[in-house]
Amino acid sequence: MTSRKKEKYHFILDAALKVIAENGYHNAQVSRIAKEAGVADGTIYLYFKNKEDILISLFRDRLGDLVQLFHDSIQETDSADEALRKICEIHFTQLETNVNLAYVTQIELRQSSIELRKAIGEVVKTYIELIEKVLRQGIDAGLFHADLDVKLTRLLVFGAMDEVVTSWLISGRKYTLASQVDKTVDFFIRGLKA
Amino acid sequence: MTSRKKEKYHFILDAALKVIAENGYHNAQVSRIAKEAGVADGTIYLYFKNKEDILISLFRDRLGDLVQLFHDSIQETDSADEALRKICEIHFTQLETNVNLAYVTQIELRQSSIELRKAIGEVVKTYIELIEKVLRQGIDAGLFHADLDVKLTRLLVFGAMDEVVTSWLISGRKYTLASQVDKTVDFFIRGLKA
Amino acid sequence: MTSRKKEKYHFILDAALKVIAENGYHNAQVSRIAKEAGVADGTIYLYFKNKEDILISLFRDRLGDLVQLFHDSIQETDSADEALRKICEIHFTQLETNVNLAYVTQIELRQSSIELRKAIGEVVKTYIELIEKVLRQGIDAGLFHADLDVKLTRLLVFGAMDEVVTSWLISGRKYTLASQVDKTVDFFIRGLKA
Amino acid sequence: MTSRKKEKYHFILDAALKVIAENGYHNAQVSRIAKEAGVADGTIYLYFKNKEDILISLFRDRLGDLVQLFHDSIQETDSADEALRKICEIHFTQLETNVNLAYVTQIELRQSSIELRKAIGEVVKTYIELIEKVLRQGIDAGLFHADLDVKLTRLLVFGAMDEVVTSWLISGRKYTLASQVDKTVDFFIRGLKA
DNA sequence: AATGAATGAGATTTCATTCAT
DNA sequence: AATGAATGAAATCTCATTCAT
Repeated sequence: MTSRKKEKYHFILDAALKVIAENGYHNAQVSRIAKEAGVADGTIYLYFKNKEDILISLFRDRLGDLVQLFHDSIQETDSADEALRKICEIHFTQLETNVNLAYVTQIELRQSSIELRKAIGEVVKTYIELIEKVLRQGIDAGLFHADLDVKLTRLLVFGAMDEVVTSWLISGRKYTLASQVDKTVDFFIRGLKA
Repeated sequence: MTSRKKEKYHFILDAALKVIAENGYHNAQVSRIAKEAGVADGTIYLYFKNKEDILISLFRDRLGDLVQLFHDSIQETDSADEALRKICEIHFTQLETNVNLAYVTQIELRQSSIELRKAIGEVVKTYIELIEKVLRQGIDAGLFHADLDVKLTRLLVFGAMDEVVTSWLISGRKYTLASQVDKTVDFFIRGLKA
Repeated sequence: MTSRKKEKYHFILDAALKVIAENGYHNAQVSRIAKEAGVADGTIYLYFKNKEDILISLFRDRLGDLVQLFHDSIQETDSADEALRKICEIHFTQLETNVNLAYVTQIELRQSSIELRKAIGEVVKTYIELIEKVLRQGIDAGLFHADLDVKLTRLLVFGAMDEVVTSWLISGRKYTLASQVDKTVDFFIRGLKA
Repeated sequence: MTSRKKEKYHFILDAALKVIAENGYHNAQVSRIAKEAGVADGTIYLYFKNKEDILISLFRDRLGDLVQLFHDSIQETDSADEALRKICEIHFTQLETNVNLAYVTQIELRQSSIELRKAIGEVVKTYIELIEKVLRQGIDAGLFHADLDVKLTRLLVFGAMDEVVTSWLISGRKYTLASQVDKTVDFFIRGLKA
């Protein structure tokens, strides 16, 4: 893709994010996204295979960045518990900073169907595997319980954080997510400690 | 309602559950549900206001029963940790027993919108408040950490269990949910202990 | 028909008149009429062939009475101009007295279809022929223009009165119809005079 | 609108007029109109908000032209009685020339409801006000009766003409409307003369 | 590369009528 | 005679996608 093309590609993703966040998934018509992006309806199809492809791309693009952030951040940490804290901190603060993204990923895109949810699943899987990796490190370092079921625990950790974010959104964001990091991680650490 | 009417009402809900589970939410046309229930399309509308009303009723009816189960069960327990174990056990085994219900509530009905999601929200809220109640009991009994944030922790507990069920379904139910109860509850208890 | 049957027959017609007047033709469902009449839906079909038959019967029954009134009244008059005045007076005052009937015949029933409109046409035809008869009497008595086209003029007279009633209804009945009789008849008489 | 768009807009209105005239209001499905217009069903909705909007537009478009004709024609007349004659002549000959239009406006569109009837009411009101204007001119010129009630008389005149047209249609158009103009106007003039 | 007018499949819901009780 | 639960046909409108320009 030329840089011009790249530009329009991102315009469309930005537009999709905004339109879905503002109007909800069921009112995010392709024509609306096109209008918001400042292109013709047909132009969308020069960059994306179909509507679902927009959403999948949006998800991959934005959450991919996020997962990369996780990877980068835990490189810099020494201990598993610090890594876990870092993960939770990024998870919460990034979504708090990008409310549209939070809203779209936690609420709206879950209404979508098969293909998209597979794509979501894949991105989430990467993230969950990252959590698993940290858990293993913690066990290996003797920090976490030796007979922890990592396949299960990674779900418990992810599910717990995911629910906190969703609940925060639904409640109308009356408090900060950042303020929930310490208490959340403390609960995890205690649950995991050797 | 006469008993005959009640009967048909439940036939339709049963049919809806089966059709959604088998065909997915977006292929659960009213006519399909009617056919499965053995009634005419129009008959549906003698029992339900509209399509969404079927789903809301389905949710209320089936999950309401479940929440009642939770309430009843923890009456019989003495300690908060036993209550928590009971909750997780019922949560997992009930959904394991009713796979269609699990599939529909965890995967399919989340695609629906506004009214239904409000209804889902209300049932889930009742459940989450039940968890909170157990947490408070544990704190009062000196069993759980005194400075636990119950509003946060109830989300962590619910979110963790919810994710385990969803993941089990998506994975194709290759293991039993019942086998995950102990490990899950142990994680919670350790995280909560005073 | 027994007297009991007759009674229920008229209950249903009364109910139909009321329901149409209050809810409009398109919201006058058979079930609503049945409820208003205090009978079951199915009972309607013991007295009427179908929905249209209710409306036709309603029209025949009520407007038939009216046409009879016209006939009776002009028997008592000596001159054609007096007969014409009488006709207009009855036309206006009867509909002013029975607003529901006026509303239903002038506004609502005109929305109906073929069969009903044929029936309306027949009743109206009787009335128009009555007007024609009066016109002929006037001509024969040397009171009205000798070369009047009676087939045309009866329409002019009926159409003019009909429009006055409809307009009065649509305007919200802000004035009395009775007050329009003299001016209306004067216009006719001048137009007809030899 | 480009000229191409305008063209299709009028194709659809033409089709609607034809379909309603041939099949009656209740059998004038959107799909039938679309087929007659040679466009896809969905295309209709690029030009009209909904089905009622087609009918309202049809009425406004066609009857608006007619009312304009009335306005133009009476500009050229000197006396009120000539103006009245011109109005009746146009009224009768235009509808005689456009039988479909006559049929649709006199018979079919009166079956429709609320919005459409409001729109009809507005167009008719303009016409009735035009008649009133002519009546006033006649009074001012000393041609018509000084104490004429113009608000009433305009209805008598319009109602009379309207009934003649409707009756002519229902009768199966066995005579010409044009042949009724003189006799109709003579009746009016005699009724109005000072 | 870009446009945007045109396409057309597809599903919910209403309500007059029936018929077993 | 009366009931009223059940029937099922039928039509509007939306919106993702295409393709001629």
